[in-house]
Amino acid sequence: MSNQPRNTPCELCASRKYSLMSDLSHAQVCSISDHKNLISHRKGQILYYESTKPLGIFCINSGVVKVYKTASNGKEQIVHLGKEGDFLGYAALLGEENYTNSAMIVEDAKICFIPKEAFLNTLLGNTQFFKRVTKELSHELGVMEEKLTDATQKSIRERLAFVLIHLASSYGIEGGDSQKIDLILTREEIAGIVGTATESVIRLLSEFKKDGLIEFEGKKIIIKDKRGLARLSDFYA
Amino acid sequence: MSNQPRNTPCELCASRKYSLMSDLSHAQVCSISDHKNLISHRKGQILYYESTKPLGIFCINSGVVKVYKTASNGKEQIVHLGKEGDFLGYAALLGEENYTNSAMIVEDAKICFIPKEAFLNTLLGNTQFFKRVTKELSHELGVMEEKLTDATQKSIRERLAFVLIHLASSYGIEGGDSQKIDLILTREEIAGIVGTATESVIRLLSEFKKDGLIEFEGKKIIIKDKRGLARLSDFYA
DNA sequence: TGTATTCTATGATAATAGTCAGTATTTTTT
DNA sequence: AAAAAATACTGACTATTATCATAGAATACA
Repeated sequence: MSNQPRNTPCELCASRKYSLMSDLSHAQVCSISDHKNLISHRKGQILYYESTKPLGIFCINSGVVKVYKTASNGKEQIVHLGKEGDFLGYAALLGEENYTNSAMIVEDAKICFIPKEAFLNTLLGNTQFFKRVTKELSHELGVMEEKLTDATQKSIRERLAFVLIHLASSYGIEGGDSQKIDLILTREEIAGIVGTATESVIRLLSEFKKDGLIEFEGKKIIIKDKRGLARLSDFYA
Repeated sequence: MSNQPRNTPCELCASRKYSLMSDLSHAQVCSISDHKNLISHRKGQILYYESTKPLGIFCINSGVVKVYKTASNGKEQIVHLGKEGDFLGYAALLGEENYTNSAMIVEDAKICFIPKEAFLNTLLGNTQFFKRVTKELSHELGVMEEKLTDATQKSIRERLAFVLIHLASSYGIEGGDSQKIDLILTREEIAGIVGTATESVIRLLSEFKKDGLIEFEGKKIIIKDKRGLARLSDFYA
């Protein structure tokens, strides 16, 4: 909206090139841009709640968002960590159902809200964009099936090692032979990603540290031996 | 193909009304129908293998198909049981990647193969159909996230009870106060759905039987106490 | 029809991971 | 700066579930 000076238009947004919107024509980007609304969010704020009605989608300009389900025992299962360029909430919109998960800011974020109509109109008016979104959706389904298989067939140790490697590949900053995961997560949140109890994560992380696989730097984790973790994370590999 | 007398055209196919194709116009159904190919499959036959290239999609006319991933320990995680009217393999096609899972016939089946081009052309030529497919994909993603959450946060007993209830709702035939699951699965396959060891399923099923929740009739399972199972399957409910 | 193979079942044991309780440490709030 | 709250950690214990071994039953097959 032109009367909001802090609201960078999508066509100038640096994170667009990483996003589903990278395929859109200039006119289409502008059409979305004219309807979107940028909001800043602090850590802990909720973007949307499970079982509520989606009114649009969210596009992450900066920051990190956890997408999670709350199990019947009260624990959180984190199904996705969204970062710069990621779209959130489009599955509920396209599935024409209420949100099946919730989203909370993990690291201070700038997030654009694109109203349902603007998004759907652009989608239906641009087959290429529609295909791109559907491609992403299909890919996510495959990823989720993989996670399910890992959850039922691998040990917590293997899964934690795997999660660390993945966090490093998404949020890692190189430092010689080691890699720092540049994202602060509580032990409880890591447990939510792995799908285990907080205490198990704490114990395993200190085991990994004792074995020289990782180190701690403040609240951040440094991967010291990626190969060692990779070996731990799978039966072969 | 008109020279194959046994190949019922889609426009006359009884399972179409349950399928994603229920929205298509007559012309579009015929366009798909003209390119499809009906094949009979016996139990145990493979429809496609994980990591191979999809050449089209499968539409189940009759029978049951298990869609599964093979974990690194060799065990199967069944991610979906497909039945009459279900489309299989479209996620890989739309995700433009190789199959991320495999599909095997569980109960003798008649399955139509629709070549990639015919499917994609119809999809891109009919926004309504495209939307319908995307809706299904989005829904499946939500279902998979739910399964992941259950896998990490619920006990095997709870999950097995839940699986039995779901099998009953998909394959159940009513019989007074009880419901027969009209589908033969081995204990190993049930374990593959639940995500556990075969022995655990065997033990729990006989526990359920001892507790009057289920009974066996040949290789089929009869739900005697659905409420009891439902109570077992969740912390509340 | 006999044989091989697969499937179901059961017991014993071990490993894994969860829960509970209590304490230390860090962070946030007032 | 003190108090409160949240987070991290540790130990003890328990429950759950996997694994291994073995045997019987059912099914396929040749």
